[in-house]
Amino acid sequence: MVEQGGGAAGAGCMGCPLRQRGEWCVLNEEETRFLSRHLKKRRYRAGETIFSAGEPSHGIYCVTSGTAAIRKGDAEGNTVLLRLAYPGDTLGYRGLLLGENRRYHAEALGPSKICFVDRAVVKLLLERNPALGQQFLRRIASDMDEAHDHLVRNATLSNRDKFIHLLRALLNRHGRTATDGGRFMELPLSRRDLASMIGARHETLSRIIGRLEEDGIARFSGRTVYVARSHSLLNEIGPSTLLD
Amino acid sequence: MVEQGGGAAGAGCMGCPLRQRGEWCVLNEEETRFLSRHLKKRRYRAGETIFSAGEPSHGIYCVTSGTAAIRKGDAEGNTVLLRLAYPGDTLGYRGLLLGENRRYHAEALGPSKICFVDRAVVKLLLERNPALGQQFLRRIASDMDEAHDHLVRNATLSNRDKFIHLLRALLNRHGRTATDGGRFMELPLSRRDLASMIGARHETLSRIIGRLEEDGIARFSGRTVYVARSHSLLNEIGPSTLLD
DNA sequence: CGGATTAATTGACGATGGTCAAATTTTGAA
DNA sequence: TTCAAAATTTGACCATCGTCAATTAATCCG
Repeated sequence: MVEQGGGAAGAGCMGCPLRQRGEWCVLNEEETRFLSRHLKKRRYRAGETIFSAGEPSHGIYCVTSGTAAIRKGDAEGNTVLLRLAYPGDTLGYRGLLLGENRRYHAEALGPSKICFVDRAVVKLLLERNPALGQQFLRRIASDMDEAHDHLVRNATLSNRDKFIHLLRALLNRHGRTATDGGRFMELPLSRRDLASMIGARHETLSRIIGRLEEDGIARFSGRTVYVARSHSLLNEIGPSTLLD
Repeated sequence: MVEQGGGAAGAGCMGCPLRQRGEWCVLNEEETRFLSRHLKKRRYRAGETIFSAGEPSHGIYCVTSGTAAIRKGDAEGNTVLLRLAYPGDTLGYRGLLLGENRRYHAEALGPSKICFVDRAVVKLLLERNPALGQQFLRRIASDMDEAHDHLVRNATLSNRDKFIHLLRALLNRHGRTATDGGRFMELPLSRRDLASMIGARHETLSRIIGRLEEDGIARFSGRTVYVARSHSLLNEIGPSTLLD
């Protein structure tokens, strides 16, 4: 299950399509080889846990393919899906930087490949290449922005509008253009998870979906969503960031 | 209005009570003197703007005394009070790190003293003392945690419970213990701002406050709040972080 | 001190959201 | 394929929230 080296089979990180993206893009060839030798790549099945709240942070994870979900729970046992992570995204830097235990739960949403980089390796690379630290700073800062945007929307919009926002963000990642010019996608999430992302109950989300269909804005069938181009009036909410 | 050197008059940062707190605590004597020579300390009156969304980020701000409010607006013109900043807190590192324009609006809530550190000075200190970078990382990471906790609560709790949480957080900062063992405080915020922090209209907040009084949980009079010790049953919500 | 402006409260009422329960569909494992 | 478990949808009903409008404080300047 665990193999050494990331990216394309046998080529290690050198051939990894993500070498150009994410924070690692600042590494030179030698550093990349070093990373390549020391990371552990692993496949996850749908629903499999990557790490859980409460456990110590031994390193960071880097999504190579697939989609991961970051969940966070509160004292009362409620659980919220905070965000999704896609290829090129880095997970778990928070616990690593602060030397704290994990506060989130991360799991693969579908079959995924995710690389693990041990704390010691990260530390070494950070010392060797200060630009990497910069990259992480930028990443965290932009994650902050995302979280704050999310906060503002949650405080401001109705559940319906929050869901439309979410749909738009998901369409950006998972959508395809249909032959008739409309857009469709396979939702990567259950209704429950979608509901938790907008802070509503799943029953409420069901009704919101019903209303969207009545209004001719979108059609839902299981996890398939279709949005007519003319009704890409998801623009009724305004511009969006990639994912929120 | 602008004077050189921070902290106690004439002593610069060396005598600043914040030298032990915040990210600057890792600076040695020489570095602190350098910082002291190059920062600009300024007084702000109540309501005065520290920086606004859209303007370029020339440096960071460090609250020496008083309270600052961080606001963020969305496309529709709604405004949300994201958080409060207290002595020892650093403002504006995001824009500085990302080299982007400010995305927030920061203003003094009451008479405050706030130091400004130019981007170049920060850069120099960061190069000279890598531990400072670590400090910033920790700060950002913990701000992230705060934002995420906030997100979970907003998605999970009723407005009433969100407000109780907010009250608790504010009591931690602004509360005093009364002679009878209860706690009271002077709210630093208007009802409108309080409402925006929990994502509700001010009319709704008025009614929540009314209900809290009916239930004997707290008494409000203008900006003064009193919470009987026996009713510090604000514990009905569970533990809290300092401010959220 | 007084008048004007802004903030806060209150009422009425419709819209939205949550809860409980039941029916239906989907999914997963044998 | 078939059955059981889990997810989703729907209905009924009530609580909460937002909106509009009208009052009633507070506050700010001059």
